[in-house]
Amino acid sequence: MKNSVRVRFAPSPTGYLHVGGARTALFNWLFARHHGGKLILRIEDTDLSRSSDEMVEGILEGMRWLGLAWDEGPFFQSQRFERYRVFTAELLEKGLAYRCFCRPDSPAAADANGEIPSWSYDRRCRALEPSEARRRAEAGEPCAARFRVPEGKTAYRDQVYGDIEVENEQVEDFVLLRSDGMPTYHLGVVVDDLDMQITHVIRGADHISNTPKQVLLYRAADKPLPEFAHLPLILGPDKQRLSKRHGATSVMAYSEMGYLPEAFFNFLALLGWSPGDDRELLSRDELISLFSLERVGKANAVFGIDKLDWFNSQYLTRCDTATLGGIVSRELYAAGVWRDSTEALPEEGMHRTLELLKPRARKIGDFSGRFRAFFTDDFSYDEAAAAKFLSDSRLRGFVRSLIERYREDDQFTLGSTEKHLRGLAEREGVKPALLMHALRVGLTGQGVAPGLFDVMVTLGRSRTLNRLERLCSRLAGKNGE
RNA sequence: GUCCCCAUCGUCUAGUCGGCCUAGGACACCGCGCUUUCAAUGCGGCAACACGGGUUCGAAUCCCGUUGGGGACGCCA
Repeated sequence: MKNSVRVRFAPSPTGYLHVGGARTALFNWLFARHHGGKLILRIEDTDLSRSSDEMVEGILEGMRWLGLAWDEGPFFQSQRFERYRVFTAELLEKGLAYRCFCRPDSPAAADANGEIPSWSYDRRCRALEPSEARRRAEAGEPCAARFRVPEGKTAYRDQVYGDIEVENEQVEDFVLLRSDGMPTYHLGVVVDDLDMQITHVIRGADHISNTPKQVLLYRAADKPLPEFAHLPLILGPDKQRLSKRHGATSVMAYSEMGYLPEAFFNFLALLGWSPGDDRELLSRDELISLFSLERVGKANAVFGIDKLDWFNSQYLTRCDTATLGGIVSRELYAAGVWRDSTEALPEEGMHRTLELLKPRARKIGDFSGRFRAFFTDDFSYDEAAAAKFLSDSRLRGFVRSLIERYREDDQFTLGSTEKHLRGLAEREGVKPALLMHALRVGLTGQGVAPGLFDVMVTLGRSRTLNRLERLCSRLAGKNGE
């Protein structure tokens, strides 16, 4: 089995698994599975200060949630320093790299308010006599190792973007090993990809400009290049790079909001890739067999939450009650009322409610908001929405009579509440629909909610009464009574 | 600023190396139907080849330029 595909996902643990990282991981995973290859997980934690175990765990958690299992690793760069040192020593030996004694921050820092940081290392240490430089280094003078960028141009073929070429003059003599002995990103990536026999480097397009440096390193090491494939970036609605500013940026935040991993997975797969036909709702297996780098697009994609919501609703209406119950219970636990509500209802009633909610759950946002309104008392009454259906005074009259009725009624079931409501509306010559709309808004504070009777029964008699009374007094207050 | 990349409906995109595109699908939005319950569902509608030059019998598809957007320019990754 030679030439088998080996790809890697190599996040740096400086933050949780974010949307862009997840998409990169996802594409790598799909590619590996499609080709029956391996996905290696590598943690690029060479930046001592910015990395933490907590972040590593956060990334693993995100990957597990999405169901992206890796085959090898996680490997940590922080445990491979010796490899980087040896690699660099060889380049130093061959004169392909040189020691630099400049202070880490000498010419650059200046650019205070200038938004355009631009300077390139002036290569002043390039001319140092190797033996002299070595002597100084051995004498204890701190120094970094820089790559000696040759003349000419550097080109590589990208599986997505095609041929990319740059003049080497545009590439500075980048640092390989910092003065504290830590490897830089470029060094780590190349050494690791080589050691781990990575065949395809699939990563974000923000690395396109970095790739020539790495290509130069492969050449210096006299090793063949892996295939490179850069993925278009995912942007926020304002076409700017996705950031906290755009709301949730961590994958797990979506889990907490109630998005199903299958939905998120499906949505992400279609960001920057498409099967080529009109299919959108695709299972993992379908995605695996359909995926190919040729079909990855080049233009950056905006992360549109509306479409994600749609995918979520599609999966939500298809998922089983247990899964749905899991989501619901999270919400209810958060509201601290789960136990309360289950006790209030016979088990079958609860299940029935969940069943009924299933096809109606559209956006998870509404969905969870709905439940909050259901089981807690901090719902807010949307007067404008209710007024669309019935005038306040009219509505108040109904609410009054409902309260009276329910005070006596100990039979609070789906059938009886519906029967009663319809009867009431008819006697008063009002379309039942109007009353039901108005009550839905009044009871849940939501414009979109499950069926009214489900709401009432699920709330239970006392809660319903409670809310009806509050609604009534609001209406009264409004009429200045 | 320098270099690299990108450019089809508001958004995700299809458009296999020019003709079958009077540009297709999905989300969102609007309308209608179904349900004497919003939603969901069904049907329909609105809506794009950034601009300007070429090349060609013929260009969304090829070339050049302009504009716009993104990325990279660290002893961050």
